[in-house]
Amino acid sequence: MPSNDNDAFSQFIRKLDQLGTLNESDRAAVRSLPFQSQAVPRHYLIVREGEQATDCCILLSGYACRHKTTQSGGRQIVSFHVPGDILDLQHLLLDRADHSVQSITEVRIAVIPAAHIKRLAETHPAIADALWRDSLIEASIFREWVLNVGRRDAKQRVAHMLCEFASRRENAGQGSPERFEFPMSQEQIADATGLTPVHVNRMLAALDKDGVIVRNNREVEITDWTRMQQIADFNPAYLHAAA
Amino acid sequence: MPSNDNDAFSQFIRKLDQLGTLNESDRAAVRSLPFQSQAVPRHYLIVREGEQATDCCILLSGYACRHKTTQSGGRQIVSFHVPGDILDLQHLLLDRADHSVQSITEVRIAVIPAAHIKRLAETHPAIADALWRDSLIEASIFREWVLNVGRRDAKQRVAHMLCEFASRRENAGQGSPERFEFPMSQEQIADATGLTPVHVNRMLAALDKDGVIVRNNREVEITDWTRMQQIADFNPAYLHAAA
DNA sequence: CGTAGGTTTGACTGATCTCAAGTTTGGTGG
DNA sequence: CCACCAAACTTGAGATCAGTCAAACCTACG
Repeated sequence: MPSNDNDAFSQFIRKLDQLGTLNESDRAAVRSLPFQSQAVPRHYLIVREGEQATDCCILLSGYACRHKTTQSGGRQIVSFHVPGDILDLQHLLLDRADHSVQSITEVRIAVIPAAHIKRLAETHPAIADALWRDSLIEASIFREWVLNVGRRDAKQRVAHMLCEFASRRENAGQGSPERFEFPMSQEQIADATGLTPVHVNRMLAALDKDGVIVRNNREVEITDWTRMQQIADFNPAYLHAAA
Repeated sequence: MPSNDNDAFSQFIRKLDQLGTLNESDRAAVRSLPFQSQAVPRHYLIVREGEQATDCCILLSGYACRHKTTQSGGRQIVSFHVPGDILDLQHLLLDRADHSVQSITEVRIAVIPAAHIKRLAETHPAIADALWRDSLIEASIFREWVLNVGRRDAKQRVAHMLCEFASRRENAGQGSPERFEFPMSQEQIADATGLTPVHVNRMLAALDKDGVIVRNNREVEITDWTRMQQIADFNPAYLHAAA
């Protein structure tokens, strides 16, 4: 496997380090995990809802999301993911995937048998702690999404999503939250916010007109981060990021 | 403390037993946890958003919920809880509460210092597993709520909520899912589904007219469980309940 | 260039909200 | 046992935010 995969794997260690206090032996144990690196094209279904899954994936590069669908075909994205994120930690302890995981962009993932991560957690309490903490933070983000979709109006929802994306990107060391390539189509934003693509388009235009963002194809610049957070009702406390 | 608290505590052990495989020593360790039993009136705030929390609460009897609010005062209930549930496992590993916990009915809780539960988990891997599994199931429920609020129409949302309540009640050994006392006011249902109380009222009336439920004050009878599940688009897989 | 996927815009529709007025229920005190 | 009160529930009419449908316009890419 190419050396830059190991570099990328260090993204994961970086994240664990943010989540708890690892010592050198912990880090070494993570580094020695057997894994298979895999390149995945955009829009590819990595995990299918209902499947029995025995692997865990770590996102090395690119962006991914998880989604669920209603009987009538409505699609709801329930979270998006940045490099370093574990895409399906839940397969450590739950049998069947209750949702699908899909790449947004081209993506590089490390596939690790769940059993290995489980053993790692059993032998390294600090890692177990970090992983558990990660599950709890994820849950907190889901709660915020319930609030976002349930009680904010369309403009706020879209703005909130942009704020979260900008923040999490930054926390993952992917650069400034004020100017970045936004990888999702307006249809995907719609699926994440419980809106229609047409209305998302209008809300983006409204934010643009408000002077808080400037769009250039898929590049977004947040020109007034303070006002943007106000409009979005965004308070990053729920991300429980290291200070 | 009255003896029925210990009985009620066994509700929690029952739940852990459903979540994993405990041996007698595990159970004994749980039973010997120091805890303070507390009676709480209805509508009481047990945990306040933003607070630093060092205790975990277990719900012994009655119903509770968690909620978040927007800047503009919109309130969103993000989950409800049945006896045996741990109300704030997250305080084991996260500093500040990102949401509030409130009793719905009169409630009896066991308050346990988080540190004790943490130590219990460290010394009893089976319990750590069960607790972690519980966190993951909670996260799955949040994902379903995002879908519910984001992509289902008003009637489906209300129906789905009733189905989940009925199922979780039953899983917690609180009796038949086909006829039960429903503890939430229509305003609380509204806050859980992202609707207004007025519209919840109309949707309940519609479900009644459809012949799938019969209401009698706060008592609900689901007269056609199969059709109710269809209307609600309810598939209990996401609850990851023991078969 | 031609095509496909994505974005933008306009006109119309409709589900849900808002406001406001009753009605029922349950608890409390006389 | 009844009268009263607050809280919760119900119903109606009108307003509005977001959805639908449909067409036109970009942009990247083969």
